[in-house]
Amino acid sequence: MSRHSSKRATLSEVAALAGVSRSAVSRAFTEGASVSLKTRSKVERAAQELGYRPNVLARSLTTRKTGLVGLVANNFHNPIFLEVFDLFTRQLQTVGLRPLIVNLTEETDPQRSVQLLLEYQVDAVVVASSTLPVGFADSFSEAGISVVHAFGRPTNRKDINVIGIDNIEAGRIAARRLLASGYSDVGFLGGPEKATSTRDRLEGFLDVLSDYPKIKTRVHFAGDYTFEAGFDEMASMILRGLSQAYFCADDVISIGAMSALRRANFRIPQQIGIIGFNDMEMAGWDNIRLTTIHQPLDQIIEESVICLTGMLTLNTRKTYQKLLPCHIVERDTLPALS
Amino acid sequence: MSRHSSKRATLSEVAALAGVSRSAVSRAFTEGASVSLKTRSKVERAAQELGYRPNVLARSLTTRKTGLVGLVANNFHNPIFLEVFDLFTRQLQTVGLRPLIVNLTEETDPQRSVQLLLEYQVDAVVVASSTLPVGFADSFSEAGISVVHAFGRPTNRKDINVIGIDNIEAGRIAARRLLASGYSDVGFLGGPEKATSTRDRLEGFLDVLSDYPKIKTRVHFAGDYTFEAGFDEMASMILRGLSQAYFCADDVISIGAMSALRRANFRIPQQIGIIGFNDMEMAGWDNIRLTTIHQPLDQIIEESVICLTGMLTLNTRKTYQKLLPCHIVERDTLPALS
DNA sequence: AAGAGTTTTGCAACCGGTTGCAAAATAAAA
DNA sequence: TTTTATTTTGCAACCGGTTGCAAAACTCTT
Repeated sequence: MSRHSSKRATLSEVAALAGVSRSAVSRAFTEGASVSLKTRSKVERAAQELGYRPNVLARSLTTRKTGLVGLVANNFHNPIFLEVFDLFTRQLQTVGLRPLIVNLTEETDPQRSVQLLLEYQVDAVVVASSTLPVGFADSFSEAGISVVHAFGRPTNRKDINVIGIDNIEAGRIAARRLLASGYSDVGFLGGPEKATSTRDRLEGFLDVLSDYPKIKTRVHFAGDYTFEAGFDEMASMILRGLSQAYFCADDVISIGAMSALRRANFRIPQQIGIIGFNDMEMAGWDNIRLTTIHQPLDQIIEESVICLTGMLTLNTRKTYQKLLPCHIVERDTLPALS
Repeated sequence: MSRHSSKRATLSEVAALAGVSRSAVSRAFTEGASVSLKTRSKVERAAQELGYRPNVLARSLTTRKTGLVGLVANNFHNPIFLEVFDLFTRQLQTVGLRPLIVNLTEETDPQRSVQLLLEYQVDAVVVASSTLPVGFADSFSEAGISVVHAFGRPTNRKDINVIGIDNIEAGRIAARRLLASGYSDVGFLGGPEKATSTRDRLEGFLDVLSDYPKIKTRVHFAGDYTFEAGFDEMASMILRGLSQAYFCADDVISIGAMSALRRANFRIPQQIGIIGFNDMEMAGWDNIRLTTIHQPLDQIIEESVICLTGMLTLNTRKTYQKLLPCHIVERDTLPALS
């Protein structure tokens, strides 16, 4: 029952009220410290009385652990990221870490964000984005801060952790699936041409197709991972002639593309087949039912947080790279396999 | 050009290198403090050399400003919230505040979250949710921390700020719009029956309709603000008999409901009209084109942040309530007005 | 009851900054 | 040049905690 309203109680006040030293109070609030039952209860009573809560930031000064983790993201428009945030914030909460969100937009200078996170003494940084902003890894590893690159791609660097999927393999999976449906003319519709995720998915896609020279293959890029970009690009593709089926490197792009197709009176999957990527929640909605490649979000994030806590508790420099498997979830935008 | 790698430089080290006192360094990094050009540049050179960045948390100890703002939300499934996060994080960034996200799920104890935010000495709290968790307002105002309730409803309390919309008026707007289309049998499809947002929208809706006793009115509630809930509820409504048009108290619910209708071969808007609420990005997608009530997200959030900074700089206790106007955006799920 | 071993306690220094105040340095006025 | 007003500087105390260390208070033996 706290009584003192406007000002928060401090360690010293509790110590005074409890009639013990400041160290005693500190110890009473520290897991596994040496305190007798008697003093502990005296302290607890006093703390209760004053509504005392230790100041984590002051504590961090000596312990050098803030419990803050930078969570850097640059895509606040793809619905998949809401799921990502949900999972990350929850997972972090359960292990006692607090996310400090950084929204990397075009305007914000990545280096400025780095400074910011350093100023706040984050214990670690997780970057949730397929591409790592330039200089991030260097700045953080120079400062001795672990970075986990969720949704990243493997790298030679020994100073960052990567937890993601094998986008190249995902491209192969998509290609094989289209082959299985017997298409002889297939297309790839990526996101921005320079995005590594798009590039990798394309690479795998073409890798498989290159073994089938008779199959015609077209490659297109939407300017962005958005509905409009998918819609627009497909609209212009319609005018220039279509393949029989497309692998769209993102669900939102898929939906945009399908929308353009339906508007031009193409039937899916009877006339044009579509396979997407991500398996965001919406892909399963009854009015969409997109056949797509499932990216194991929850596993990626769970592993990321495990990796993070590992780094922090073991305080090791040894990093970790892990790619998790993807799989197709069959719905209604490709013909069913026999 | 920082050189010392693993350990971060401190104020004292900079002072030593620059050959000045620690206070001088501190002042050099404090806006508007009294430092001569000469020392300032000496300090800057040294800081540069060591890659020094002040420790914001240590600073907060004396300044009593952490620059941290609790951002509490409980809805990580409605796509509208991705927009909310995007806007909030950006707006806060521009005024130099950092959001500390709290994901309030069913499992998490609200009081625990409060403690957490207090321990981190947040300067203020913004709750982005239509309903304020019980005890929040009390706990924070007791601790002397401003809370801004974005998307909240007006209240008599004098200790919290509310920036939102008038949900009752929004309900009226929806009702009037349906009347304007000449329907004689209309329905309301809300979210959870106990959600104040749903309740208020319903109240306004019925308020208008009560003046038209000849118009049949039905009221239904989806269990949740989700696609499935909307779909399921509409599916069961289809079996029990339909009105001519519905006001769905959320876009996602609308989309679920429309999906159920289309699946049962109803044509929208020819046979059944739908008006939604929120005007989330997706509502404008070509394959949806939902007529809906626009909630001015960006204004709400902008105002919230302004309110916040006001509270912090003026350090006033005077709170503020503001309701912003909504308007209909006409698309394709209601017949066009002449 | 004294001695040895163990646990608990408080002191004091420290974490990385800020700030009131008086002294030192500089600029302006006489 | 001296006097006075103004700016800049460093000292030392403080913000709210933690922690190594030695002394104090307990146990347990013998």
